[in-house]
Amino acid sequence: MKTIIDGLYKAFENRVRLGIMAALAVNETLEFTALKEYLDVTDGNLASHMKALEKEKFVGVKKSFIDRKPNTRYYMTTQGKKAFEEHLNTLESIIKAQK
Amino acid sequence: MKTIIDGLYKAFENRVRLGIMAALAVNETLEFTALKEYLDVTDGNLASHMKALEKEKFVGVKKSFIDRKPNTRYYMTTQGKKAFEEHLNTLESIIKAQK
DNA sequence: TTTTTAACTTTGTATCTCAAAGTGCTTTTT
DNA sequence: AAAAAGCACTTTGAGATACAAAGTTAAAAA
Repeated sequence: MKTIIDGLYKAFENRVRLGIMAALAVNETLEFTALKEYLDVTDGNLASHMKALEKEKFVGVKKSFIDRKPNTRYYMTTQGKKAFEEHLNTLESIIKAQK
Repeated sequence: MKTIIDGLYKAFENRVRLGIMAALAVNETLEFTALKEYLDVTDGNLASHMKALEKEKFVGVKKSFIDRKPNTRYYMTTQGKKAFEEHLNTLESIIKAQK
């Protein structure tokens, strides 16, 4: 049976991961530290959420050295964009149904 | 620090509970069985989610007998309406930021 | 009296979430 | 050269969560 909540992705239910995706949707790439500050989470927590999203292939990572310091940047994959869009559309339809 | 995800309620993060609230927001009251079918969940699972929402005082329950059968109806409390609205507004602002 | 329906409650497993602490690598400071 | 600091993890461990399945209760129907 198809319900109103079927278009929701388990991976985006968590508030931190929702925040990560929302941030990555409007920024080509984002640095680890920027996300960490933006969402106000510990580095360990962010790392584990990022790993979960990477595992699902919703985000990708680019590691380099900038100014001789390690730099980790994340970006959304095409798959991630598609999935997140569907998730948001589902949320939107839930919201719209309220008005 | 205040982040974009601060207006989200832990109680509404779960897809089933989000569905329950969305359904209750547009129906004065809903019966246990209706909700169960609408969301396609087991009775035990629904009962525990309802209990969680009741505990938070976001929904109330009215038990009676209709046609000599036990009937359980749920409704949103004022508190629940307010909280859910804030949750949806936060989601909406996240969605809007994407466009 | 047995079965059925409604609405739970209990049980048990698996998963999730998070902070805190520990790690490895590199650069900066002393 | 040694120590400290920064970045980005990884590990650990505790507590919370989610779910199906099975068991329970109470009333009604067969």
